[in-house]
Amino acid sequence: MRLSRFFLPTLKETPAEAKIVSHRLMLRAGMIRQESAGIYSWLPLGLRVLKNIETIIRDEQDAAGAQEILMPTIQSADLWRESGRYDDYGKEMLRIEDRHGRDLLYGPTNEEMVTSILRDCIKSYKQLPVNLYHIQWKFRDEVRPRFGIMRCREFLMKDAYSFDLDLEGAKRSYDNMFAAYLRTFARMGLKAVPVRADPGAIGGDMSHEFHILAETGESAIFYDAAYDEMTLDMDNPDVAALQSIYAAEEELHDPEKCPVADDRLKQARGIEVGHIFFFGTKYSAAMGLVVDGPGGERITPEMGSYGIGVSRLPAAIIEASHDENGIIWPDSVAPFAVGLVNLKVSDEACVSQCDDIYDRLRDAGIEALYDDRDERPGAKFADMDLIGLPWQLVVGPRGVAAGTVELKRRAGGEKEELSLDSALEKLTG
RNA sequence: CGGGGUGUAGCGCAGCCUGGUAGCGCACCUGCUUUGGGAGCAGGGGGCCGGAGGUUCAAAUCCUCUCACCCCGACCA
Repeated sequence: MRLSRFFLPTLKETPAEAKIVSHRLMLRAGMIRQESAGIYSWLPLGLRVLKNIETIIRDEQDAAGAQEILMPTIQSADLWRESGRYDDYGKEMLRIEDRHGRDLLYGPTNEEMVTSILRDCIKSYKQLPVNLYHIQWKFRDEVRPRFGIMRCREFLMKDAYSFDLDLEGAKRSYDNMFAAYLRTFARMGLKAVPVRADPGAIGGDMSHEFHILAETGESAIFYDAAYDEMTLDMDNPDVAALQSIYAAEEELHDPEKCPVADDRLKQARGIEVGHIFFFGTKYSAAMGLVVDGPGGERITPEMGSYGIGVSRLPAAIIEASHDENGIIWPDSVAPFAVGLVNLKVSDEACVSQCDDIYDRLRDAGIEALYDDRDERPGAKFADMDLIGLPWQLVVGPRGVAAGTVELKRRAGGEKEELSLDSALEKLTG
């Protein structure tokens, strides 16, 4: 993509309303625009990141055996009356009335709907277990949206729902998603700490939140230093070992009963990017989802649900990965792999070399953002650092004369003067 | 939902107290000079001052109402 034609409204100054670094950088980098309190448009650069994140999530959900569906954003109130939540949910639910006076709502979550799908479509124990997920926009009318995309009213969420015949099956489904979450966040360059969360009415130990550690995190979490010391095999993470390590959010942390010694107990702030929990037959029973068992008995499936805050992740990643100059994208979610910087567009040699590099990168399957604008070098470097592409390939008259290009790694800032071929080799791996 | 605050050009702000018909920086457009870390000079475009009432010869400025947004707290993924 040529930057001269790419819709990238970067800002030199920080908008006044943005208080935390991810919000500031997302606005300055031209990723998002606020439309209303807690409601945002995603501009091309931001949307690319969001889609890369979605792709990783989708990959790992599919690999874990979950199947993608797509449920609507607008739901019928009748469905929620079946579970009793239409009255319980309160003002966070955005209620809508259609022209016929029927009550609708903008879905804050989808337990009722997915349960009704299963109720209508499966009859036999042979059709279980099943895990269905979708990636869809949700709306929760937060009292006070804040922190940009981190706590907004309209947000993109991946939510999966598992259905099993019994508790053992549900536990397998739960651990399966637990492992998938570890892989998912690891692929985004994030270290996610699974902390025990409030299991709600069901009880037990099957509710975990996944937190990214960051100073601006909204939750205080406490965890055993053993977590930092353990190395995980992502191909086959030891879920049981991980679940046995103490980690709890503030509300569940009782200093009197904490099993971890003081000098081993770590306190940190976390951004909640995932939440998984088991809730038994709460919805299946309320909504009459039953299947016939092998002996003709009626079985009410055990359910769990598994959320990831998709639209929150770009902000969480930025909180965890930035410096004073801007964003530092992990390779796996970067909007472009490489920023190709032509320092002097009035110089024919620079232009032809850049055009050539751009073609060769494209042929090698590498997406580059090619800064072909007639701007001064300083502005180009500043924008590149701001938007945080993992690599910067800089072509200027000096290098062209010497037969070299400069390759800079955004993360560490290391720069190398290389021949074009070795630079390309380094990028194409 | 309680408390506090802010709305003036795309962004950041001044002007308001003390009414006289809108200004600065950045960005944008044109020209010239510049060109390896957000250039210089000159010229130019863009705002019914959040909205509605009111006071006044005259309102960005004073009064009333309203809407939006932000911050702190409580709540929540």
